[in-house]
Amino acid sequence: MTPLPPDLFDELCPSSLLPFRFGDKWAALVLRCLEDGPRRYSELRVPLRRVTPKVLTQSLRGLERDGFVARTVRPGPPRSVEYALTPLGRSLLGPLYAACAWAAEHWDELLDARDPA
Amino acid sequence: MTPLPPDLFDELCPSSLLPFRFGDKWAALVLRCLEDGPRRYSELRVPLRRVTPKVLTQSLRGLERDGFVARTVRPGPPRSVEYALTPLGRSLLGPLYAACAWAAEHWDELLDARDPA
DNA sequence: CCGTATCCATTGTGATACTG
DNA sequence: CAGTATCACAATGGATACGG
Repeated sequence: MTPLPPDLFDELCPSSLLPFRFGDKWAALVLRCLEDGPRRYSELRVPLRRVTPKVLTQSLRGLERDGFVARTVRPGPPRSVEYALTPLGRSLLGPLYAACAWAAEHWDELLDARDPA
Repeated sequence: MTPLPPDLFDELCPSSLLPFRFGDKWAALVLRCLEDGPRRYSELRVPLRRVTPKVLTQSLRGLERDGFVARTVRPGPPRSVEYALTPLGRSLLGPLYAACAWAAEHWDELLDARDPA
């Protein structure tokens, strides 16, 4: 049983640990929507219909700022805006899938833990 | 380029996607503190010295409720309380490490994206 | 079509101080 | 030793409505 390092915080700040924790509830879902290629704003709203435009935009801006997603405006009219994964964003899909696989595998246990019905 | 499913939300709700997103900033760090064996409350406060007792307790209660961590009181005096990973909690370490590895590998890109100095 | 503006409820974070 | 009590503050998350 190895002793804990004296200051794990300096070694691993919380934000460094979790790029998954974009501070954003929808970010991961948006990434998965983009995995097969670029999508337009309105295309994203369909599968994510529970999210309001404001919140979707918030998510997209965050992902753009962090370099996971690229935004391209194609002038119109009618104009369209495409969102696509950057290489960085695509590289995150691996760990993200690992997380999803884990969740799927342990879904029952998670439910039981929260609500031992 | 496959079309998006009509309702990705029904298929993958946000909370299902991210067990990482405990809704808690310190949870992942706590799990890592426990990876080598049970720890007492005061032992956890050392490496995580930036977190106040209230917040650490909050984190631990959340992890306990979700079945990641088990709390054991050993009566005293002086009494001690040990926190340990459950099998479920331990199983989460795999994906968690994958995320950490990804973050380490792409750390420079992340910094550049946020602050293109 | 692709968002923005407002407003509000809720939750997360934290400092500080105190207790069985 | 292992927490709790209080208070305060910031940041989401979301509903609704409007704009270029």
